[in-house]
Amino acid sequence: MDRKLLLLGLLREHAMHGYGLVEFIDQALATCTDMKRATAYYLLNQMAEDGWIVETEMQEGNRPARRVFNLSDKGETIYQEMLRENLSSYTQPYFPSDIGLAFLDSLPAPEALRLLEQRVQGLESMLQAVQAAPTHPGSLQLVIEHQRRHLRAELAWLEEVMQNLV
Amino acid sequence: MDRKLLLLGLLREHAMHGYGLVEFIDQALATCTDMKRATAYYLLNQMAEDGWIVETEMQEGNRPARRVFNLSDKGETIYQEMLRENLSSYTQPYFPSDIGLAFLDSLPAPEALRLLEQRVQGLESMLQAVQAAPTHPGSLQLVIEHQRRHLRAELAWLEEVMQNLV
DNA sequence: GGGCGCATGTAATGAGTTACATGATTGA
DNA sequence: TCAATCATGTAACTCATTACATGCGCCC
Repeated sequence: MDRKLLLLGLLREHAMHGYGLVEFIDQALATCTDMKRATAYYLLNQMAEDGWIVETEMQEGNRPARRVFNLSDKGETIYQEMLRENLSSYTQPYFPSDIGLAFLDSLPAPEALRLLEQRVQGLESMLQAVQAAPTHPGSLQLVIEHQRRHLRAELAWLEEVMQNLV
Repeated sequence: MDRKLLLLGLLREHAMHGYGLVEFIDQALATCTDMKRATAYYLLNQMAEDGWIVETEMQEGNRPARRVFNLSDKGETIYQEMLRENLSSYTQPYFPSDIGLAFLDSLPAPEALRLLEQRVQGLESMLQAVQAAPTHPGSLQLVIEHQRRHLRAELAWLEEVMQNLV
């Protein structure tokens, strides 16, 4: 349900339509998260049906009308609840990349090193993408900053793992 | 598909039955990952059908037979491929807990601090659980060690975020 | 004899993605 | 005129989970 919190939080700042939301997430938060168009429309429709958000059709010319969404009072209440719930606890992330590490010793050390070297390169380019990301106002920037920290910690950890292989 | 890699990797070390696999994951890797019984059985059945693993019925008395699995040659090949694929790249984890941070400034600072204090406590108890986890032979231990590092980094980051709120 | 642990399985559901489909506008 | 962008929607599918169901063996 954290994706609903994300949508509510963004809509709370500006009323937006589905396409615009996805576009914003894609370019502003691309390094941290993603949300597919179909998912956003689905969640928005659901929240509209549940009365968390209200929709205003904005017709411009003859093109498909924009469905611009605003938080309702109910939506605001739920936003407040979800935000507090999210902030007060920590959801353990899942690291699929750890599974390979678990079986690292089933490979000869030189090959393991070579593969991890590739992983390091991937991490470095992710880090560069994050560094290059535009800054955002207020606490939205925390998400980017956290990602940057995380990637740096992962690099440091990998270097250590590789040291122990030599 | 990383869960299949996990199952293959464990089966490669010892032949095991579904129940035993889940039990092992539950107690040895509980702090890092989980796999529900239904999921394990589903994946095992699928891999058996695809010929990655072969099953031997081990009847003991009159109780439901253990279906003990071994890697086939095909399974071994696929394991090698999946392992290399996993090790050579980094899959960006998703941090649901960042979504709250993104909207931190929509709360008054004292309340935000109080909520984050709770999050810190949750993190600390996760960290304690990891510290207390039994050690494993070989590179399996890397998964635990990584989790420990990660949790410590998260704590440090949170402290910093909280400093900036004061 | 009653409850717990061992051992499996299936049906329903949820969450999200892919892929497909539509149609207007804008700019090269 | 042709491609790209804007804007929406839906059907099919995958992956994983929850909840339910079965039945033996063991120990108190």
